[in-house]
Amino acid sequence: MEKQEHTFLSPNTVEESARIFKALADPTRIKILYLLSQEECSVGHITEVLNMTQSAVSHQLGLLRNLRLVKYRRDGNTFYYTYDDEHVITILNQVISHIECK
Amino acid sequence: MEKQEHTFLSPNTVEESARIFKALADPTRIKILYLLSQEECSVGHITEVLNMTQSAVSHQLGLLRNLRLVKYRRDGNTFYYTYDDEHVITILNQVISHIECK
DNA sequence: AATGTATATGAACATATGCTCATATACATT
DNA sequence: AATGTATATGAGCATATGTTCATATACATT
Repeated sequence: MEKQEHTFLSPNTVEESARIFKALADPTRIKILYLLSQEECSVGHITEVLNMTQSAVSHQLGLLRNLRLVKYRRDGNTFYYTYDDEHVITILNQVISHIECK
Repeated sequence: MEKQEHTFLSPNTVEESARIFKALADPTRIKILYLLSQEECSVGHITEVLNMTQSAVSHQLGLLRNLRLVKYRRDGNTFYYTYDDEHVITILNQVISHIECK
């Protein structure tokens, strides 16, 4: 039996992929990103909609910010978040569609 | 400012999405699934290619099996694994392409 | 039957993760 | 300046995760 040729992933590609999937591998972050995929949201609004503590939401937003998946603008005391990675939103929506179409 | 209408995700959709993303949120599993996306592989082959212990690989395969992302056939003492969720492979490849095209 | 081979599995352990609680920060209002 | 408001941040904690080590399992070979 002949050995087939393979493509190998570079370590960097593997790590980067894992980082993206890790970002999406949590119910809270999925809900946040799904909300932001529909409209700009303040932290307070997200907190209300998800029915979570302000701190928990803010920590997750910080994480998404570090990964450059979201960005924000400030208006007085209010911080408005939007998504910042179109491709990740696309992937999220694809997975959601896949599940809902079952 | 008028409130916009939103779509909400059902708890089940959120949980299912998180489960899929969690499955992909680990370098070892990404490498295994990428290998399997190219060809059927025995456990021993995966172990060699990834340069990991047999046990570590087997544990991860068990996890992927539980999630119905891979299946296997037996031939004597050798277990040959293949992927079992086309859609998850598609998602994986999309993320990989996205990263490599940067 | 005894030994060898390939893989699975359970326990243990170190690290990562996601939350809470308390507090800091920065701007707004009085 | 003092107080209020919205958000960020650090410490601590419980749980989840990924690996190793030892061993079990199931089939093959002698």
